Amino acid sequence: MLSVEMYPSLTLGPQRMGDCFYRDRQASAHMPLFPPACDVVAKALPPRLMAPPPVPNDPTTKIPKNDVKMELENASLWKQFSSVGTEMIITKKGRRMFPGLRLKLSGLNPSLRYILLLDIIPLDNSRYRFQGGDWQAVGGAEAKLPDRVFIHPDSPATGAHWQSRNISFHYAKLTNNTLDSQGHIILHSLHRYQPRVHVIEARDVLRWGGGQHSFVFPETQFLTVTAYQNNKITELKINSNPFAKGFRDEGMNSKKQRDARQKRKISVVTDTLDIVNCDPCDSTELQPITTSTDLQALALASLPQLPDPSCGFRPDGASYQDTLVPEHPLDLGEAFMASQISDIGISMANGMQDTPGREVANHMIERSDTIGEPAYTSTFSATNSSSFPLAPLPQSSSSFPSLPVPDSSDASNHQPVDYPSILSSSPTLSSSSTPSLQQTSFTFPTPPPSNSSSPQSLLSSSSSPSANTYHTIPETISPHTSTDASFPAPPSTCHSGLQDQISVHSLLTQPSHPLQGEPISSGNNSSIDQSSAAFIYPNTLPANPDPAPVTAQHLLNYIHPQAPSLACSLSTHGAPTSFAFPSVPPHMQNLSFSNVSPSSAHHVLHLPNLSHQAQAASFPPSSFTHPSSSLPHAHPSFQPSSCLAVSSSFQQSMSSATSMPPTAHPQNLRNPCTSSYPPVEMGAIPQFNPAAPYLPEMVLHHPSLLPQLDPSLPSSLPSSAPPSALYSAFPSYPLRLCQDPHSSLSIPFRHLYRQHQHGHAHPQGPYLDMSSRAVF
DNA sequence: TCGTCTGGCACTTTTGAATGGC
DNA sequence: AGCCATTCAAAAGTGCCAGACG
Repeated sequence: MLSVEMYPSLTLGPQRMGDCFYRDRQASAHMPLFPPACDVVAKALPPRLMAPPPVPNDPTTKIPKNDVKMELENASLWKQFSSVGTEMIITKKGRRMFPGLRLKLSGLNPSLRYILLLDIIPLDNSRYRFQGGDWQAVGGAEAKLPDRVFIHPDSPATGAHWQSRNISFHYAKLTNNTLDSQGHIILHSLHRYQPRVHVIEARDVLRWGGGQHSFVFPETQFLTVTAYQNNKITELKINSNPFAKGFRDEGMNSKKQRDARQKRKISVVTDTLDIVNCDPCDSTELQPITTSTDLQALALASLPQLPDPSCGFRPDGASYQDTLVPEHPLDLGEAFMASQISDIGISMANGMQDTPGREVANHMIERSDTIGEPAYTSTFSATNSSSFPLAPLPQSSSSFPSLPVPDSSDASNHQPVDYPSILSSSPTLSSSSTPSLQQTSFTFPTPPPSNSSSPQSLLSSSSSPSANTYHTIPETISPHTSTDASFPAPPSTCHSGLQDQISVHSLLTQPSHPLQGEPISSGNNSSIDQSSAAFIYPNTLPANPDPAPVTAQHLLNYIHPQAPSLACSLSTHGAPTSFAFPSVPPHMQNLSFSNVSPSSAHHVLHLPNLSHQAQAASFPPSSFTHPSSSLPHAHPSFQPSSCLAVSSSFQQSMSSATSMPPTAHPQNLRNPCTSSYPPVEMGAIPQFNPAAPYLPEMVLHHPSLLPQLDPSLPSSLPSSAPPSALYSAFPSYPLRLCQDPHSSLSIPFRHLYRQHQHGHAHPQGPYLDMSSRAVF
C-alpha cells in the first residue's frame, strides 16, 4: 500500500495543477533506509492524525485499479537505445529527453481526473565512466540532489482525456545545474537513472482521489552525460531525433560536411595567410563557388577570398577539391525535396531505414548556393538496432547491462507490473507537526493559452476548513496485471524494522535529533544487490516523514536566495503559512497559508493583493506530512517486464464538500502531447462546473513519489532537524514556480496564468508580466 | 595528463505572428 | 469581418567541437 501525503497548503482548484511538481529530496534524504513498503510514520502516528478523509460513497470513486495499464508507445525506440546503453544529455539550461516518454494509458475511470507525474530516480550509487566502449562504475554516486517531479501539463485531466491520446513527457527537461530555477529535473552526470510515471487519481485537484499507480519501464533507464560517449548512441540519436536531422549523413551538418567545413576553414585561414604573404595569388581569380556565399567565408569576410585553386599555395588543395567540389550543381529545391522525401519514411521508432527520397539525395553531391557549403547527401546508413551490440554495463551494482528488453515488436508486451502492495495510509500530521512542504517544489508553468477568463475567484468557494475531516481507509492492493505475482507483498517485517529504527517520538517531538539507525552505510549497494539482477526497481525508497515541526524561518532558510523560486514558508499549526513568489511581481509574491483554525489546521492560501484569492481553499491538516516511503524496498523477485507498476489506492475525502468554481479545464489548454484542444468554456466542462460532483480535494504530494534514496549514501541527516541544515549543498526550493506554457496551474497560482503575454509566447519563455491582464 | 564540462556554432524543427485571398 | 492558407521570423532543440576546468 502506498502511503499518502497531502499538502493542504496548496490550494488547487479544479483546473490543472502546475506542470512541474518539485520535491526537494531533503525530505527523503533524511529518511532512513527502511523497507520501502513500510510507512512507519503512518503507522506510528496516532490514528486521528493520519486518518485520511473518508471516501464518499460515490460509485465513481471506485476505479478499477487493476485495470489501469500504461504502455510505452515508443518502446521499440527505447529498446534500441537501451540495447546500446541509453545516454541522456544533460545541460545547464536543461535538455529534453530523447527518446521521450510516450505513453498510453488505459483502464482509467473516464470520469475521474488524474494527475500524471514523472520523476527520475537513481538506479544505484555508482558513478560511471565510459571506458573501452563500456560503461563501468568508477565510484560512488554524488550527493543527492533536490528531487523534482514533472507534472504532466495536462494534469489533472479526466481519465477519458488521458486515454484518448498519447501521453508525452517530452517537455520535461534534464539538467545538471543543481541550482536550477527553471524547474528542470536535476540529475548528476554519469549516473544511471530510471524514469517513473505516476498516475494519481484526483477526484478533484484538491485531494487525492483514492489511488496511485506507478509505472516503470526498464528500457527507459539511461545514463546521464554531458556529451555522448558512445558513438552508437550518437548515431541513434541523430537518426532518430528530428532536431538532429542536420547531423545526418545527408544533412548540412553531417560528418562529411563538418569535416569539409573544417578543412575549408583551415584552408581559408591558411590561404589567407598565404595570400597575405603572396601577392601572386590574386583574389580576383577566385572561384565563386568556393567562397562567394559560404557562411564561413562570410564570417571571414574581412579576409581575402580564396585564391585561385591553381595557386600552389593551397596546402591541401587537391584533396580539398576532391571532397568539396560537387559533381553536379546543387539545386536547392531538389535537394530540399529530396531531403524532405527522405524524411517522410523515417520513423522515429523504427526508422533509420533508407527511404526513396534518399536515393535521390544520395546522388546529389550538392553545393549550397546560398551558403556556399558543399552539401552532401551521402548514403544514409540504415540503422538497425540489432546492429548495435549491447553496451556492456556494470554488472556489479546495476541491472542496466542485463536489463531485460522485452520484445519490442509488440507494444502489448508492455504490461504494467504491479509492485507489491505498499502500506498505504494518508497520514495526517497533527497540528503540532509541520508539514514538510519544503521538500516540494512546484514548477510554475507559463500561462497556457486559455480561453477561460472567468473573473470570479476560483478559491472563493472553499468550505470551512473545520468542516473537512479525514479518515484513513486502508489502502488496497491493486495489482494491475497478471505479473503481480512477481511482486509479492513486502515482508511484514518492514514495519518492525522501521519501528526499530525510528520512533515516532523522535520524528514528531525531536526535530533536531539526528536520525538514528541508518540501516545502510555509504557505498553500500546492498539494497540493489538484493534486488533482481535484471531489474532493481524499486530501489529502496526511504521516505521522509519529516514530521518535525518546521517553522517559517526554517523553510525560509531553505529558499535559495538566488533562485527565482516560489518561496514557501510554512508555519506550524495555527500560524499562517506564506509562500513567496520571487519570480512574480511583488504584489504576487506572497502566498499565505493560514491555518484557519487550530483544530482543523486548515491551511488557507492567500494571494495578497489579489481579490480573487481573498477566499482561498482550505486544507486538511495533514497535507504537509511526509510519510515514509511507500515503495517497496526490494521486491523479492522481478519478472522482466517493460513496465512495472505500483498500484495503490487510498481513499480520503473531506467531510464537507466545497463547490468548485468554474475554472479552466485541462482540455482548454494546449495539449503539448497531442493536438491542441479546442477552446472550451469552463462552465461547459463538468469537472469544473460548480455543480460538478467533485469535492474540493487537493493533494500535491504523495509519499510514494518520494525518490528512492541512495542506500549507500550516508544518511547523517537528522530525522527531524530543520530542513535548512540538511541540504546546504543543494538549496531547496520549497515551492518553485516554473514556466511551462502547456501546463495549468493550481487555483492559487492560476492567476499567474491569466496575464497578458508580452512578446513572443514560448514554452520556455520567461515569466509574464501579470500587470496588464485581468485575473479571473 | 586526462576526464569532464561548458559555451558557441551550424543546423534543424517548431511555433506564432503577419499577410493575403476568399 | 471572419476564416483559411501561406509566408516569414524568432525561438528552441540538436550534436559537434574547441577550450576550460579540476
